[in-house]
Amino acid sequence: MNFKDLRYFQKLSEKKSFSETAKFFQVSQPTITYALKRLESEYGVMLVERKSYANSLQLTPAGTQLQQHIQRILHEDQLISHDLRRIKSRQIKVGLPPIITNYLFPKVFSTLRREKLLSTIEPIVNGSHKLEQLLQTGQLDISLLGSTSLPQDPNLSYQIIRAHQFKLIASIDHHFKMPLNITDLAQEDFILLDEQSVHQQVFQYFTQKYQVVPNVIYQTSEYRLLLDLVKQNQGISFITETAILGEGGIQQLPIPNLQLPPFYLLLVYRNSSLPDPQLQKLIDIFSTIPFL
Amino acid sequence: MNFKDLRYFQKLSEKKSFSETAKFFQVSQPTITYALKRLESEYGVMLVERKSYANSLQLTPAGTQLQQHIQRILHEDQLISHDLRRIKSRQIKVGLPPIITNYLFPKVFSTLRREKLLSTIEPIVNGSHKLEQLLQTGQLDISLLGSTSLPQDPNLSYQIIRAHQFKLIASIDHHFKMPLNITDLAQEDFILLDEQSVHQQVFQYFTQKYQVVPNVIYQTSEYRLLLDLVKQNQGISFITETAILGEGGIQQLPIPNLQLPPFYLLLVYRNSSLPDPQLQKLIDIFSTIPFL
DNA sequence: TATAATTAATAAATATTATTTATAGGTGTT
DNA sequence: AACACCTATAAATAATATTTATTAATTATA
Repeated sequence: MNFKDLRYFQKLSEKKSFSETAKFFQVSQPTITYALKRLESEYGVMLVERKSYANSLQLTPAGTQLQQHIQRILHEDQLISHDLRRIKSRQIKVGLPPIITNYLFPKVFSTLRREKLLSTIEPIVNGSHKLEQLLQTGQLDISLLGSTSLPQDPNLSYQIIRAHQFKLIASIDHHFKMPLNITDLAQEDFILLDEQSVHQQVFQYFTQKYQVVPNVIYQTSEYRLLLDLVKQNQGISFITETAILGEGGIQQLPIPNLQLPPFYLLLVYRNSSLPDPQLQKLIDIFSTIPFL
Repeated sequence: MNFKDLRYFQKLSEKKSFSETAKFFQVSQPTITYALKRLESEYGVMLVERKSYANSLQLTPAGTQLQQHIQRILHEDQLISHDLRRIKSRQIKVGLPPIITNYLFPKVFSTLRREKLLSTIEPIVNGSHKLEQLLQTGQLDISLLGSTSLPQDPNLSYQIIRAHQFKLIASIDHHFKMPLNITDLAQEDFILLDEQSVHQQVFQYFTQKYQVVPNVIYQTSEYRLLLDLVKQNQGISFITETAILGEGGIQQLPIPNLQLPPFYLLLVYRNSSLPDPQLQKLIDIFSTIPFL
């Protein structure tokens, strides 16, 4: 069997046309016919129903079955390319969500420097959601992620680095009469992280659960901007404590009996990429970050 | 890229010898050399360290990495063969553990007959543990399984058909003074299912948890034999209720506060084999067994 | 230490396999 | 009925894999 034939078949079952498939691969039409013939004779089953006119092509059950397996094989083939490219270039593509990176990186910087790993890290800065996708397709080798749940993908391994909490925050210049009540929040202006972030979903969950209708005046993807606006007392906000630990000018609002999901700081990587000793070292360093 | 090259590489990394690998595939030695060269030039990385003498061959990290992916690809390739053979032959290999089969089969027999599925079923009778293995390697298409836990393999889907309980049983001729106590069981002779069965583990868990040291006089893999011996009052036993529902001559021993795991009757199948409509129908029938 | 035995790499020849070109035979559309 | 569009087939050609024959390197052993 032949990878080319698999690719041809995959495209054929997508395009449902021999000639279109041929055009796609810039080969002649009989190439596709013969490729299919090879597959069919190898397995001794018809894979597509041919009726020799436009858009009539349909996969047989056997074809559908094969198609599913091909999908996996070609995915694995992609991962080979990504993994070997990483090992060859000695560059590790590391997914870095801003909030988590700014919190964790200072804690490992000197270790990374000592181990001469700084130059091997190719940073890919993006939101956790996007980063997880890139990880699955092999476009990332490893990623820090912020998440309220643990990865379910069986191809991904992970380490929990911290379990943080979501906080309501305000400028220290903003004075409240304590004890604060959840219903008091309806009076406040909110500045939030936008829809690219998990924060949005958790905030929605929170407002629905506690029946608060908040006044959201501004949303941004830049958490530093958000913190600055909060410090200026333009509004209050809702964010993981990760973002504000060691941050001046901001107060946390203690609200009794507030039930929220945790915010995990995770180190996630494909378990099939473990043989790389460089990557291994990086995992070790990140998964043993000192509590400081 | 080429499946042959992958197979050559896999064997090479196992045998650590070009000439041995060549011998294995009945090809000449340069064939293997060239296959490796193709892979190395395709990915632009050295895959093995050559020191051009015996047993010195070692995979580079890149080679180890590739090897892992190859493993998966070739496994998937095996599944293709199995799945297409099934669809072609219109024969579904069904794993059947005796106890569960005898309990469930009568409930679906007439439906299977009506749907003309009886002849498409190729029964593979074996213990649940073995059957799960066969399922993973693609040697089975679908299986009934008895288990105290739910399958974790991400490639397997399952339906819970029943959640049964483990029971202590005895002949109806065996008289006890009620209420029975767990410690009373130390006085009794036990006939048990042997190590091929989950029963063994659960029974051990049970004896340890409740600090009973039972007198096991006989073990067998044949549960019908076990039931007959119990009926003859040769000893008491420990078995899922699945085995004794509708069975005369046997009493269940009610023991207060007995905490045991459930015994799930499961229908398990590879989720990649769903496109087969025959198999689909079979799943439907088994997953909607009437409560009777 | 020379020599035989074993291993892998290379070059050139050969065998095998994939692809193209040219063409024929369907099927729906106008 | 003529046309446009599709897929299949045969034969020729191109590309690729494998073999044969040989060399170079390494170890075992006499």
